[in-house]
Amino acid sequence: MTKEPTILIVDDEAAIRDMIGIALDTAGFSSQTAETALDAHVSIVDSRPDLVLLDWMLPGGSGIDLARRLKREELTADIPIIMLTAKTSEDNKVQGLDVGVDDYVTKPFSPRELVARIKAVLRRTTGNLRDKPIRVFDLELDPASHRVTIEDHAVDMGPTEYRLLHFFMTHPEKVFSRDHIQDQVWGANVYLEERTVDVHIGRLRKALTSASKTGINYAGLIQTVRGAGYRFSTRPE
Amino acid sequence: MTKEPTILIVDDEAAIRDMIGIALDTAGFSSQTAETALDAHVSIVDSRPDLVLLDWMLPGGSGIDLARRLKREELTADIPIIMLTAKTSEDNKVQGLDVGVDDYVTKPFSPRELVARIKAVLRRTTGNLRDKPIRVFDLELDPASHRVTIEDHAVDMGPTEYRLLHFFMTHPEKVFSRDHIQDQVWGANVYLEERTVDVHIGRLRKALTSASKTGINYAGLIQTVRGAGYRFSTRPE
DNA sequence: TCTTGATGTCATTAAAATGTAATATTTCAC
DNA sequence: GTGAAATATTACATTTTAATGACATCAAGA
Repeated sequence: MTKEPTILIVDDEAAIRDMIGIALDTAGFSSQTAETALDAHVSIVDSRPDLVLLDWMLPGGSGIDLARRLKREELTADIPIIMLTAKTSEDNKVQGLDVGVDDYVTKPFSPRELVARIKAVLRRTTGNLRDKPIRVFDLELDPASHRVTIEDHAVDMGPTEYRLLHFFMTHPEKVFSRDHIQDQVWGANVYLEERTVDVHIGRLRKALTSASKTGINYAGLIQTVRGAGYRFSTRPE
Repeated sequence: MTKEPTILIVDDEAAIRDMIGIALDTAGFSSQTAETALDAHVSIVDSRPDLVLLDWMLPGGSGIDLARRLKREELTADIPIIMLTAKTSEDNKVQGLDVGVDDYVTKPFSPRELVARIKAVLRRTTGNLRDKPIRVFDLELDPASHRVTIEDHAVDMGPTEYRLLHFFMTHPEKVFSRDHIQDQVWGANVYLEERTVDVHIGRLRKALTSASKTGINYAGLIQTVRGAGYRFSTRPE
């Protein structure tokens, strides 16, 4: 998880918003809230959440209208929507799916069910198109199999080093400050000692070094830029 | 056939559902019904019918949407769909085929014709792809006989472990999160403890281990990817 | 009804990963 | 060269994660 997905909660009842917000936080999501359809729309256009939880019954323009609108506009059409509804009547369900809503959760629901549904929808929408392997010389990182190889031999490293390497390989030839690396690899709202990044860089370099049988120095791809941060580069320093 | 195929009938008119249901029963099929696109989707994800009979004209016109959605998602993409339609215009047929629907039946139809088409589609789809044995070294899983063998000796395992292994063998060299595995093996909208997957992985590994007489470690094919999930791979870790 | 096997959950154990602080080393300005 | 600043490395306590065994429950079959 390079970055936790952001979920926008749209509901006019504060109690519901809070409850869901807490559940999402616990599950490792980042959440925003909106009280009205208008606020929600602004917020969606503005910050493009990864998923919208939308209450069916909103004051001043129902949730269904917002859903229809979001799905109609190209800019927002690909943002998945899960509808929250107290109604169970068939009418609503049919209408909702018709609009292109991705799933339905009927109140009352358990936080656990909600989280499971959100994950399922996110997997369906974003997870499907998995990234292609990235290769630099004989160093290959394959996101699909979650594997790093050097000259076709597996490289052993921890999850954090994997994310770190993934970030570097997808952003080559650019310097990043330790702060920036923290944001990208650990996620925002995580506070760490600055030096912690150094330690993980060290671990990653070590893993790369000890995996190479030919003596090619793959650790050298991760370059220290004194006073600035680190850089992944195929060009020697 | 080990078990009569289950057909899901999706139509908003009770009369049609009943009529088709009776016809299918007579022909030796087992049938379920759904009235709306949403119900149908839930039912499909949940119980994975062998074929779906889908009315074109569902309220809200969502029949075609449902078909498109089912064919788009991996979990349901291989379930054959036969469209029921009162319209005969070429437009619809072209649209439907485009979506990936397997056949068309135009209302009014005779039960006999319907059954014939269903059988034809089932022959086409189940016979070929799904039933081919999958083999990795001396580990073989044969969907037709629902049997797993190692070096030609039967491997004893529970139904869940069988499905798990089947899923892994049909999706090699890819990591799957526990959540994802739950979706695929247990079905969506089933909510289990995350660790339950671990337990079944353990059982499957044990079954594979104790079945091997040669000392080849077949359990090693199921690899733990720390922080990510599990992976079925022929390459050593 | 009784038995058996399968299933899901939990507690325990084992192993790996993580973050931090302390220490060592390198780099660069002077 | 020397010293200050920056980075690298090491060691370690803590936390996280996975494996395993035990157990209660449930469903199917005898």
